[in-house]
Amino acid sequence: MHTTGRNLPGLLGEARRWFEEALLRALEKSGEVPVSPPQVQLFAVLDEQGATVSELAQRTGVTRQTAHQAVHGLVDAGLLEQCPHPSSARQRLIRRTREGERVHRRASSILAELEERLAERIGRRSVDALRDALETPWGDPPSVEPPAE
Amino acid sequence: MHTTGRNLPGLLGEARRWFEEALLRALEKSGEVPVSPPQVQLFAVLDEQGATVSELAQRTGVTRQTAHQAVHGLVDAGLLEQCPHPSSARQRLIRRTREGERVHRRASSILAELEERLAERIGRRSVDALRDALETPWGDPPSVEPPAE
DNA sequence: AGGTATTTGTCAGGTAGCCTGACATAAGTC
DNA sequence: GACTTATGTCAGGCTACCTGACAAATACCT
Repeated sequence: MHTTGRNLPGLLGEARRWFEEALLRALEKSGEVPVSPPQVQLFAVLDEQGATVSELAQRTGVTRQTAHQAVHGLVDAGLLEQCPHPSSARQRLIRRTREGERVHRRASSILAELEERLAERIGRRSVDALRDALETPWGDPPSVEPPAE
Repeated sequence: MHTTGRNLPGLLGEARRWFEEALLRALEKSGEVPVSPPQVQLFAVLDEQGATVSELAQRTGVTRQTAHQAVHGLVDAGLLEQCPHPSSARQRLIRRTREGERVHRRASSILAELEERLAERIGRRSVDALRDALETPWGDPPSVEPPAE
């Protein structure tokens, strides 16, 4: 079943789905509160010191409104909390709750485990090469001119 | 702006978006009939000899119904056609029209161009290593047990 | 042959994620 | 103090995807 056909975006998408599905499934199986894919992504880009909704929107590449609703869901789930921002009253700082910390650690360890599984199949070297290639700052997509027929 | 934070699925998604956005943008700029992301993906997994809707659904990892509507859109756009299947009357063979062939060649050349741009930045070796790592048959996501706390 | 189960394509309806538009509130700027 | 900007939030709409249902063609099984 040669799913896509050797084109890079297809392969990238397939690999991403492999990780994401396994992660969601493992979290669900370990009895955690259910989270959606966009919530996971938002959760992943939040660091220790917290961030505002606008920052999170930028990091995940969606609008503030979209980020807002993902945050809202995670707050309802008890994984995030909004506290007043120390330096400005019009911002609210989004941080993980204690429960959120726990789930975050668990998710990280699942991801590490998955990477280990991958290394068993294609070799540690290949996994490192994969990381290396992917860690280039992608930036905005370039503008290419296709050959005029 | 460290968009995600070094986790593999995030990096994979970012890379994929880079390709896809550039492709869509280039197609649009060269005046082709507008196509949506899912349509592009479906278009990409269709080979020369054609396929049925069910096959396409399997390859893209969506349901028949979803694949059906993507096909429908591409038929309306004049890029695909449905012909009676030679071996069975309950199947319909989906193939590219002549116009579809043209667009497909153009898309392929844009993708090649993008890969070239990438090679200029991270080196041909890295791009090859990326392909290599991604071409592993991913299969179904594994079931992992996170360490109990 | 004939009846039943399966496969395939299709339609209808619903849900989720993302978007744009609009607006209130809080800061900075003159 | 008036004006502009930034941030958070609500409302409405679009698109991709899903499940459920069904007709038609085929395969299977006595």
